[in-house]
Amino acid sequence: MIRLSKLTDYAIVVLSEMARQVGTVHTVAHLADRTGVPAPTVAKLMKAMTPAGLTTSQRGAAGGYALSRAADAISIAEIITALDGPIALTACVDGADSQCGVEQLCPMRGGWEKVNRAIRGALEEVTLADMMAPITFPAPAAATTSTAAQPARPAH
Amino acid sequence: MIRLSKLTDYAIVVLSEMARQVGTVHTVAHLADRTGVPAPTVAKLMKAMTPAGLTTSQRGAAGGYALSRAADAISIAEIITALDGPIALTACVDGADSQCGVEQLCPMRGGWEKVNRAIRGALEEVTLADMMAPITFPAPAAATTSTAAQPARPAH
DNA sequence: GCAATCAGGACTAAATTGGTCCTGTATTCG
DNA sequence: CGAATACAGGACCAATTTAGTCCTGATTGC
Repeated sequence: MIRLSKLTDYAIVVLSEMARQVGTVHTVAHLADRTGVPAPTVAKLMKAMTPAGLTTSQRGAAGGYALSRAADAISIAEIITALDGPIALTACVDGADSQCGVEQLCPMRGGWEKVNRAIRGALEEVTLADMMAPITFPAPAAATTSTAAQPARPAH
Repeated sequence: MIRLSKLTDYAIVVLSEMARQVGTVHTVAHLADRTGVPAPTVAKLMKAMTPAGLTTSQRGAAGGYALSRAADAISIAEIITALDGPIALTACVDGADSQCGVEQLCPMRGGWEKVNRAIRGALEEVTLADMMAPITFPAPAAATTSTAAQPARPAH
């Protein structure tokens, strides 16, 4: 199935939340509360996104995470790559997986290469800003990419 | 992770094998032998692809499966749709999944729509013929999209 | 020095996918 | 007409992957 992993989906939700308040340091607990994503999961996401350059971190009592760039300067492709690795439909991709010993000879390579490039191109054109809510709703936003990704929140 | 399922990968391999001999009826056992994909798995794939119009079937002693169209008239998008459902990175897609009750209001919808359209477009432009081996090798072809998809064959 | 928060990594539960098996139905051939 | 062949449908389980959690260590600010 061609699907984003739930974690990647969560990451976009979390980053969108961070983008609402640029220049602010957000703690894991705060982001978890605002997005409904479990705190250990948010922590896991931030540990992956920070080394990838999407966010910056500050340890210590006043610590937390901040976006490293404005939302319109962060592409969805970067987010997906940070969490899922190189964007491709198959394992055959430059530098992504050298398991396939015959990749240079693989007859299907040409077709997949075209597909992978198009998918990467599309994802690079969409930024985090494009994914953010243009419609104002009372926080926390209920809407997300999919109900499957939206963790159950306690009823109010 | 953005990956084709192994079953979809197998399907492309099996269809490519069928495309080498157009106008011929192939049995599940034959296709399994030629591709190295286990027979029950090939059967499962054919049960999904036949209703989708990719192949036709004939029961009975002289039965089997045949491609319903030439390889260059079958897009990868159709194959993926037949096995994995509508092509989209998220569950929010027209008619694909009505679990999300707020999909009409989902603020991220616009961005994903663009991405999903681009991915579908790219996959529709690549046909089964593009994926077939242009390089002649002794059958059965060793090359496939990924070593992960290639089931282990008994050593010769 | 302590509390707060990130960093790293290991581990387990849950979910999904891969793969198999069984019975039923249709078709062909002897 | 019956047996053999092969597809059709669906249920089920094993294997794999992903989601989610937990623990310890390091850093920072008050």
